Amino acid sequence: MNISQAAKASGLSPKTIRYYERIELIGAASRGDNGYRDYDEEDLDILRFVQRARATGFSVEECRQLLSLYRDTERHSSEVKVLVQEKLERVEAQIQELLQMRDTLQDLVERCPGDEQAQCAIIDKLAEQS
Amino acid sequence: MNISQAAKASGLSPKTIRYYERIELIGAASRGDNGYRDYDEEDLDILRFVQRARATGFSVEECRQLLSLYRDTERHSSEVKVLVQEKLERVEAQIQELLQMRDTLQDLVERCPGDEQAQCAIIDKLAEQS
DNA sequence: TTAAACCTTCCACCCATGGTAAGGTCAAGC
DNA sequence: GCTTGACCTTACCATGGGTGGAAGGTTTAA
Repeated sequence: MNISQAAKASGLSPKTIRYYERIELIGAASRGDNGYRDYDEEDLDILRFVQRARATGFSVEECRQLLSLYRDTERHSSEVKVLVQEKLERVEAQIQELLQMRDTLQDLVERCPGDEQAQCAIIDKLAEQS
Repeated sequence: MNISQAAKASGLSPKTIRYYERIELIGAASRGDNGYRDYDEEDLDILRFVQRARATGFSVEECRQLLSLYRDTERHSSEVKVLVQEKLERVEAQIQELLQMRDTLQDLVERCPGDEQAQCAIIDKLAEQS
């Protein structure tokens, strides 16, 4: 199976697959006589796993850890759970930051008249010659 | 006023100020006889404006637009308002994405036993040999 | 005088790709 | 057998928003 077929089957782009190989997130694919990469079903499982993990929001480095747990049949589910809980905490922190930002922006929008005058609460607030 | 003083007074780092100058977000600072950058109060106003806009969550490119409105005494506050409303929409979309991610992660965490068993709903979900 | 603490420019790095170039290969149609 | 187009390969540049460090000049305080 060529890289573009593997790409279609996994939902990743060929570029991304080569990149993942280069940074050793995934193992080097075997090559045909022509030097083309060749993928089998086992490779596809890995590619799909990474695609789903990325789509779920895990970074490439987080995927590296998840992959190593995926491959480790001796793993404890508690290790996986800790990883995902920590990720969840980071996501929640990020949400809080964005909510804070949204409130600030909403406040600015509400206080700006939005007319033909140059006088503008948003600009004033950011300039704040205090 | 040296760059490190301007940095302290604005809340930006000297590196960041030089970077902003390089990408022409801010104008080139005047130089002393020794080649050192020299900042006055007017420069500081700009630096503080950018610092506050960045801290509020605007990207550098958005800051560029805000700065041009800041400098334009003929501006209409409606132009500023539109800019900030669009930003607000982008932030809200980002929040929705993260909330979706949080729900997925929460679901995964809840379904993982978190014990010494290798069997793990998180890994299974990501592997999903369907 | 000497050391520390500045300043300058420039180059490299982070993340997760996308774009593009230059060149090799393969499958189909003529 | 030849051409065309769609693949494949590697390699380098760009993104955003800076940070870190090297190499070298300046200033300041002891």
